[in-house]
Amino acid sequence: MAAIDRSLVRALPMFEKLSDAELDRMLARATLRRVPIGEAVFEQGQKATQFFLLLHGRLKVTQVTSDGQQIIVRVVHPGDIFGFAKALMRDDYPGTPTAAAESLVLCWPTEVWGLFVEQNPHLAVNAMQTIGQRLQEAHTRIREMATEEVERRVAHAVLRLIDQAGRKEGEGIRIDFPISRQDIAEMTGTTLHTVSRILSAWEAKGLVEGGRQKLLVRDAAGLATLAEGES
Amino acid sequence: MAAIDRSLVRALPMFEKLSDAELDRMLARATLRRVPIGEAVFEQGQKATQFFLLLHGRLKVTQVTSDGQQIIVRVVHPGDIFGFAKALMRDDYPGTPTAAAESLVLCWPTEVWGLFVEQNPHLAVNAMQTIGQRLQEAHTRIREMATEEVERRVAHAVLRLIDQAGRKEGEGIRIDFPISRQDIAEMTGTTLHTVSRILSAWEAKGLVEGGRQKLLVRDAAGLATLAEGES
DNA sequence: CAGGGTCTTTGCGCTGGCGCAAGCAGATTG
DNA sequence: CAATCTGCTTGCGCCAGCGCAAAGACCCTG
Repeated sequence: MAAIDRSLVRALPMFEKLSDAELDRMLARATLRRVPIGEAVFEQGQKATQFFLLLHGRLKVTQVTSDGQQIIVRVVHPGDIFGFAKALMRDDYPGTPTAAAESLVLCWPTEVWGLFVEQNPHLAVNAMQTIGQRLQEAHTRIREMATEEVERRVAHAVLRLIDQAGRKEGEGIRIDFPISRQDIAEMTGTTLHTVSRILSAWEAKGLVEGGRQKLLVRDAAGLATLAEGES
Repeated sequence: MAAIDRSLVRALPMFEKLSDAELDRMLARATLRRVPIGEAVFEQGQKATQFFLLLHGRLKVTQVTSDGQQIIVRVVHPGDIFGFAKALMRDDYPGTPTAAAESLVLCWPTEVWGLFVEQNPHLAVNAMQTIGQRLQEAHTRIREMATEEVERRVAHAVLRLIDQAGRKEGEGIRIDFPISRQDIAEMTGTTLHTVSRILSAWEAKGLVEGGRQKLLVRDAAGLATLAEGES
């Protein structure tokens, strides 16, 4: 794929230790794919034939329960690798990553993983750290869901979002991709109704500013206070 | 440590590919530690100086929130490695593993991890799979907490326990270590009162048989039905 | 075997947040 | 500029599960 932007890849911590030659060898095996909004990179349950790196855009990873309920497991940000189920000894994908914004994805066949890791131990170590961090996040979320009430959970979720995907805008921080009340509900284990009510209350207090699939945080510190429970 | 039982270690999938010489070299760096009931192997927040392998017994890993609430993150079973925070780029331990039953633990200094991995790539791959599985479990648990009501969550937790630590006993399966209602509550994000009520109801239906820090599942299939929501 | 500690059970009242339902507001399309 | 579609807001009633409280039941110790 001639069109792959090397500088984008080069900037990632995951690849910074690779030589130019090694990088080229990796990119030679990759394909580039554009994912329009609403489209899935792959589907939950599908056989894992590739693993991926998000170059640009934003993906929501969802899981569906047997009875049709949906939750958002995590958000994939540019620079994250995802869908490397094979490395974890699964042969199907555990979730569905859907583009929340127009996205650009680098794809490798799963067989390449072994080669990569052999040729460059950094990659394995790095991947392990990545998974380790995700595990941490997951445990944090479990703890929140077990001990905190809805408003605090939503506060935490929003803070995490502006941390991972915030862009300064005027007198606040904007979440830099389209996100609905429904999405936030699926991230915090509640309903869109409750999220809507909470955001309305926050707006009245001047903490945030809402909008259709938009959210601007005006007072991050205030939100943080709320999240820590000193309401 | 002359007392280390090689056959115990040898049986673990984690080490089965190692040669006797390699195994000996690893064991030479290890120390053995007995952990009585109620004692912690290390404390949450402590600097990570060692990583561990549980040879025998059972550990509950807990996390405490800033406001003093406690949850059980997972249960460590014989053969599991734990406390390898350093490998995940943390320098403190994220939780506290406490002995639920008299336990036997193999301890290595963190510096050894790098050596192990270099000398034997299997170990790294294996460790990654382990973390991958834990991540999966964590996501499953998040999904359950977000979408299921308490009774089903408790059912799932109990099924997981008899799967990981079940021992046949007469006409049922016993959870093979002391576990209180409080523990189950901390695993499912509810209160010991609610757990007690649920177990009482199940006992009335003949699904389980309770007792002080004891639980015997009489009808696993029935529980599974309940867990899947076809109540 | 008496006494105290720990774990468990159960009743009761309260409430956070869910479910339903109706109406509203921005975007998008012909 | 209708018409429509999708996402957001809000009111209302209800109930699962929590918190409190008090009373067993089991276990260990002296």
